[in-house]
Amino acid sequence: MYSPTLTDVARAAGVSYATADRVVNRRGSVSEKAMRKVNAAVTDLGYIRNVAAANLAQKRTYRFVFLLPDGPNAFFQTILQIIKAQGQARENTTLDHIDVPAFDEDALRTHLAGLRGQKIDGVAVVGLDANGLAPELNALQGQGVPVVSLISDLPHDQRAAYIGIDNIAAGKTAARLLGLAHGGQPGQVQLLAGDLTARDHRDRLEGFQQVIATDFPAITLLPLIEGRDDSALIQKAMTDRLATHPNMTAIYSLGAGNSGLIDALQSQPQRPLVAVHELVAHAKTALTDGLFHFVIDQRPEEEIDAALNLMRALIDNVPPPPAKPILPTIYLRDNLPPQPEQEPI
Amino acid sequence: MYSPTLTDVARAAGVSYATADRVVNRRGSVSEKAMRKVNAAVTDLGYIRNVAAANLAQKRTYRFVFLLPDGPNAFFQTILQIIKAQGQARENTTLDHIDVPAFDEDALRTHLAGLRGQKIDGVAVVGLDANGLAPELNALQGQGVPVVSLISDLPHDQRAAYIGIDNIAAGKTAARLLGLAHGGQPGQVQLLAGDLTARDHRDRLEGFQQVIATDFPAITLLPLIEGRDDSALIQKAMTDRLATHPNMTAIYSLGAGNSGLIDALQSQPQRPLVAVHELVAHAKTALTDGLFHFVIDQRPEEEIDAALNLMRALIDNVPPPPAKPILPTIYLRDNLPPQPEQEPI
DNA sequence: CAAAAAATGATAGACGTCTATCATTTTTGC
DNA sequence: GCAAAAATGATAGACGTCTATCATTTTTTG
Repeated sequence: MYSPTLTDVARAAGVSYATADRVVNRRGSVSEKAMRKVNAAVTDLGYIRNVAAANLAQKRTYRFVFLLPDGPNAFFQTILQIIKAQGQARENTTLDHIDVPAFDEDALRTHLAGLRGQKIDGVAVVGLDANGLAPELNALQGQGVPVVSLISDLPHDQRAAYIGIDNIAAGKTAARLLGLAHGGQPGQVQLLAGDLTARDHRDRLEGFQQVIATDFPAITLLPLIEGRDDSALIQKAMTDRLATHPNMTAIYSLGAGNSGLIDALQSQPQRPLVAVHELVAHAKTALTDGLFHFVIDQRPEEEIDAALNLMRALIDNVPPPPAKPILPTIYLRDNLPPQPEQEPI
Repeated sequence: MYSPTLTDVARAAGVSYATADRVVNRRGSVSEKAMRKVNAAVTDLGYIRNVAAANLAQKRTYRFVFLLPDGPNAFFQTILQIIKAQGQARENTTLDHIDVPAFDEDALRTHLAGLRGQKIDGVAVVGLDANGLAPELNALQGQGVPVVSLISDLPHDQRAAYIGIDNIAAGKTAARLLGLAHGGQPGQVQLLAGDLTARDHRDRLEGFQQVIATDFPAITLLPLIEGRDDSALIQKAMTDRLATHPNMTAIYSLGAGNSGLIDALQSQPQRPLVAVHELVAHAKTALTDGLFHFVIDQRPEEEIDAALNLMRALIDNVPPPPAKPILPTIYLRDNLPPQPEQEPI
């Protein structure tokens, strides 16, 4: 029950408080011998730094920057809301965000360059599967600023961690849900992607195809539509496709822009099974109305939370919290979260 | 960015630090007028007590007690693990747990009585839908110990809050999953409950029946089996039922003891769709093996976490954290959490 | 071996809150 | 208006850590 303090550690190690402090806070000017003695005492007594006291003394503040794709994408609007809320809720923490043109490597690079030299404690960026960002990413991390990728990954060696769902698993999940819902009968599934240069979209597609091929051989896939996450485009393409393929049994939309899909479906007498991603407002409504059947969500609240905790651990140089994976979550019309309440007083 | 301290508040209110402290910590001996001035200053400046500093000064420790049903129930074993882990992880917090015979009102009452007068900061109890516990529950809460119900509710007026999923929603979710998986064809679903005196089981049953009746009229329900959450009993009953009803298309097990169900299914050539509750080890295996199709989980980690946060807020007399609802979560074989890693070093 | 460099010790003040004590002022009751 | 009671003020010490400074000791170097 009793927690040893750094004073206890110093006593046990036979050194002064100052030396113990120099060791645990890596301030240098310590002999190897002293270092060993202190570290031994630390593990011996099971010393754990009292973060509350430390923060109190330091009046430490953190500044984290999020680089998010701009545009009318409802999902990223949600992400932004969550970031703002977290910025309010967290002590000693300011969260900034920068809008970056979506799917645009050059723009992203420019914005990353702009962060160099600024007083920042961490960067979270919605990644692109591109290699041209490496210099900027390395520069940031070289100056001690951790970079994590959020929602869509960067190349593995260019970021400290990826915070997001396993999109292959998400695609598989969608496939199994739709597959099972065919009840053993054959079917034709329409896939609707945003942009296959985005890693997350590719992964979802891959997972989906795998499961269908393996476990639901009676189901065939109609030619993929790339809707660029653009509602208008999607509406048009899907309306056409629905007209030409009256036997379509299901739709899996693995990107954004689903309000276009809703519009296309609404005028339809015969409605296929529909699975989409992200529980944004219009998806929730469509689920309630029976227009969508499954929504696969990545729990953005948890992602932001995990990203912040991780960046803090990285900049504080403490062991990061156990990475509990963020799993794709399935919503039906029956297990929807109730309306978020007003600000509690 | 700057957070006002209590000293700032005192200055703004035109009183001494001591008086401001008396007001915010409700120590009494303060005139109405001073109280008003201080409270005004608090809202004016947006003062929020620095919890880190407060805890540091107090060396406050918390002791919370969990009353859990005993027995070999894998789900409650999981709960227990989580409680132990949280007890390790949380600073200044000891978590105790007491095994109570399952579904036994008298035993529960006795154990609650044993807690009276003990130095406890909160009690979390897996509830029973019984009224005989009221005196003990009220006695505890009368002496300032908050009581929350966990997983299965107590009567509303006998506890401060309920932490658990909406079991009606869980039942509906199961119904829709199985219903959709019939692909529009008729079917016969077998329901398997533990004990219908348990509130959570009744709720799930009700939700399930509702959705089937409303949205899947082609599906009929076979007579309910009450398995008392006992694997052996369940294996026997289900083996019989499977033999007598070869046309069974699906099974919904809304209680525990599913290893018995697994045994019954294993010897079966033709396998119905299966939905069960709680992602315990054997359920996970059965899912991977294709024996189960859907597992509905209540995220026990989040529940324990929420229960602890809430009890702390209650005993500290601070506004409780916004109650983000705990939703039934659906697992397929494709979105299973990876093995929990070993203790990070 | 002396001078320079490196390592160590001692310690004070700060962070914001809580607890406690004691002196002083204001209000109440008769 | 006087005593008792209530309210208020002032302040010191503690919680565990960080930061900083300065004196002292030990080690290295030429």
